[in-house]
Amino acid sequence: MASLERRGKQLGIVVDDGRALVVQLGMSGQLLVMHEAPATHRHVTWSLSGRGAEVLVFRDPRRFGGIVPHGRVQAMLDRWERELGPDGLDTARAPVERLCRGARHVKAALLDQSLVAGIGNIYADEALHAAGIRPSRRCNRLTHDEAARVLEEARRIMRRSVSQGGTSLRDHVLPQGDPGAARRLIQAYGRTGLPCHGCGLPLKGGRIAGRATTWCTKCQR
DNA sequence: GGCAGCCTGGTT
DNA sequence: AACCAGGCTGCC
Repeated sequence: MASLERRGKQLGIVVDDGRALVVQLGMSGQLLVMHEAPATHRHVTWSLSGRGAEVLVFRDPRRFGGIVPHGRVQAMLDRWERELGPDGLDTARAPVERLCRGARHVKAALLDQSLVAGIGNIYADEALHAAGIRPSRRCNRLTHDEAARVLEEARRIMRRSVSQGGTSLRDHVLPQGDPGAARRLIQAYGRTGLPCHGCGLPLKGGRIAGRATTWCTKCQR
């Protein structure tokens, strides 16, 4: 194995001969490095040279994930450039202007990987809550400052969460099999009916952009 | 845009 | 037994 590439939720494993594998974890996928491969939902097992008897395993109970081979790294990178927006962790390239365009709900735009890559349902709710913006707000009703703020909050929250090992609710685990610790940072996602940490009022739940959504009707406008 | 569908497993 | 879930694609 030569190197790893990543853009948003796409992970590229580049091997020495220049070919690449794109791993998409989907909703339940796991990449594990272990001495003994897990017994269930094991889809691919690679043996790792120079790491004793350890193996790299792609495990995916729900099978929403997948692996796409590319003959050359550049083909993978070209495709990412075509289909994905700038990575959500990238400050310099935050697509503020683009987020202000169109009549769709801002939450739908945040989940659109071709606009900004890497934001999923949890971080969309968290970023909108932190930025004080209702998920149902139309993009073309956002001020430039609001669009910048929500992208900045998404970046900050994801960065912090990743540094804690990620937001493990059910299936996400780190390569050694341990859950990430960022679940305790959650302010909004999945807290429908529980008090808002900003104002104390119960958070509202609903469906926006086809996804379970939680927000505060007072703190988020 | 929304929404069904892909799959399995956990919860109500 | 029915419903729900962290993602994404493709169809209306």
